[in-house]
Amino acid sequence: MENIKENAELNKLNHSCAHLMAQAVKHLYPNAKFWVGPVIEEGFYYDMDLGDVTLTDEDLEKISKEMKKIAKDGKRIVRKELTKEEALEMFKDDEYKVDLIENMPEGEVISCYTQGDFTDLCRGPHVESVKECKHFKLLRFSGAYYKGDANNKVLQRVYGVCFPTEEELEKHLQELEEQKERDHRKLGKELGIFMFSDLVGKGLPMWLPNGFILRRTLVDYITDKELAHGYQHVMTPSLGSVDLYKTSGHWDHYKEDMFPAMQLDNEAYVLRPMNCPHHMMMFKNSLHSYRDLPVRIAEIANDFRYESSGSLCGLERARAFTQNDSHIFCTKDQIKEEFKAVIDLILDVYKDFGFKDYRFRLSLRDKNNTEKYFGNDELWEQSEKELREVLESMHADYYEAEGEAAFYGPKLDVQVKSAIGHDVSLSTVQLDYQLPERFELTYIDENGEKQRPVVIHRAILGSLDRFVAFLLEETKGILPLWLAPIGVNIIPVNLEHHLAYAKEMESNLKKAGYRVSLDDRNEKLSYRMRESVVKKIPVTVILGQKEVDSKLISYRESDSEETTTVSISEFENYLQKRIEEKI
RNA sequence: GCCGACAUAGCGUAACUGGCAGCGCAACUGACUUGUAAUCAGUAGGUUGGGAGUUCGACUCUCUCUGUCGGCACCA
Repeated sequence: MENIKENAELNKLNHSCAHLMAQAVKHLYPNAKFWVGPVIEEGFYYDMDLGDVTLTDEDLEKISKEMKKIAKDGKRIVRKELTKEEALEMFKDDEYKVDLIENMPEGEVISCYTQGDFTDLCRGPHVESVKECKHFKLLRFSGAYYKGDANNKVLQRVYGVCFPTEEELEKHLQELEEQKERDHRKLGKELGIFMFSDLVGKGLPMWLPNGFILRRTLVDYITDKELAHGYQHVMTPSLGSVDLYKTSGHWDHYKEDMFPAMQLDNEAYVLRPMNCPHHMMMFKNSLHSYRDLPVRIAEIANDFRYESSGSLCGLERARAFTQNDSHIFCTKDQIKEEFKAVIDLILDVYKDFGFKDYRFRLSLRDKNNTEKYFGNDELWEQSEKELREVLESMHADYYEAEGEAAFYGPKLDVQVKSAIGHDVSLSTVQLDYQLPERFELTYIDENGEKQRPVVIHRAILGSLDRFVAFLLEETKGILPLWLAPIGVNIIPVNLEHHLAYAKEMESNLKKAGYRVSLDDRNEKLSYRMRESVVKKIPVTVILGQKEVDSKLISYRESDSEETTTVSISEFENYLQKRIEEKI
């Protein structure tokens, strides 16, 4: 999908279209006041104060019509430069623009753009004339907090997108429709992966039989991978005392996002939102020599977070989820090596799944709001520097994001885009000097002295739930053979004559460890073939008289219309090869 | 949590301004006995998300609760 913000021409066009929209809104709602109207990856939006008016679909239609009218009129867009005083005078009736102007740095050139009867404060650049903005679509509208602060007033935000030609616009809109088709919530329902129930509670996914197979396969995969990389797996309870979280600091920093404490007699427990404190106690359970480090404790762990109702999104953001979590306890000298090993593991895993579209984000603290974080400036500077150095040494492509760090340390997140455009973290690696301190963790160094270890928190698949959401969207639900809940579907051509052979094949393949189904319903071959394709089963086997006579197998792959006929051993080799190559 | 929209059978949907809740797929029954994306016929399936109100009469209007969707805010 074209990134409109990054494309200079489209950026200019969309920015001009935002002005065109503002002009149309001003015609229809003379009291309208305007905040900002930037270009974004998906097009543009404009935040507006329309007084008591809240927009409806019909209003959007009306605004659209007015925009077309203005565009047809084809007024030129003229730039004018102003002094701060002139600007303040010009926009004196609009407190939003006055706010913008007052916050502009001294000496900056202030400019405005005029098109017909409408003038807007703007840095530019713009297209020559409004007639260039004919091929647009207003996509949606919503409320948006003024200055992004939930304590402020809600402005009306309208999103749109503009292209130079009608064809390009149509193509873009069609792509948006296609993206909706691979939304994991839709695929998950169609493929019987998971469900939700109002009565069970919102944000609480339930994994259906197909989904459970998928999960189990993923758990087996990552557990084996971790074992090979020196991780030790453990299991700890999904509950912890409030004191545990007071010790870790989560009670102070994270209470709002936890399900409230369960108070009984003089005990209090919470459903755990993360597993770090449990793992800290597990490390503390025994004495550690420097020779034992790093200790890598891993767990497939259920966690619970009271996510705000508006942020829930299928498996992408749920209130109950399963982390593929680990805590690595190491010496300061081992940080870089361990950090690098984790990144290598992430890259290795992504390769197995064929993920290519992801970005590394170095998540740093917000330097203007340091009270949110534990630890002193020096330690933060040092940790951030360490992570940066690892990334540089690996020649990794990454970007930095202030204010995205954990309260206990900076982290490296792997960001992906969901089908509907949400930017979400899949994997994460976090550096932490704080929890070892708070839990008073120690190891014995080569001089027999007690030392503080460092902790690296990491999740490779992140949460299994979110991982499956992304996996479904990336594959459009066409899972590779090793992951598909049903790998092979067998269709006998004629039940009377070919069912016995089909059953024999089913039994053989099941014994060989494949997930096989047999469609022995009394339906036409073409009907059963269609079902097999619609269910996105990777391999469909067709067995008729030809196969029975020759003792061969005919199969078709989910993305192909060709049939291949091979011997039984050749077929098993073929399946084995696909499993090994994870395709 | 905030702004807005939406909620009809397992799934996808229809019912103009209030007047007998319909269709397709799936399910079930029967016929057909099939060579690569939907064989034909029939049957059953609904307190129209829950509750309250207005009305002779509510899927339709009002209130409220719950959930979903689109954004915003949040995201250790």
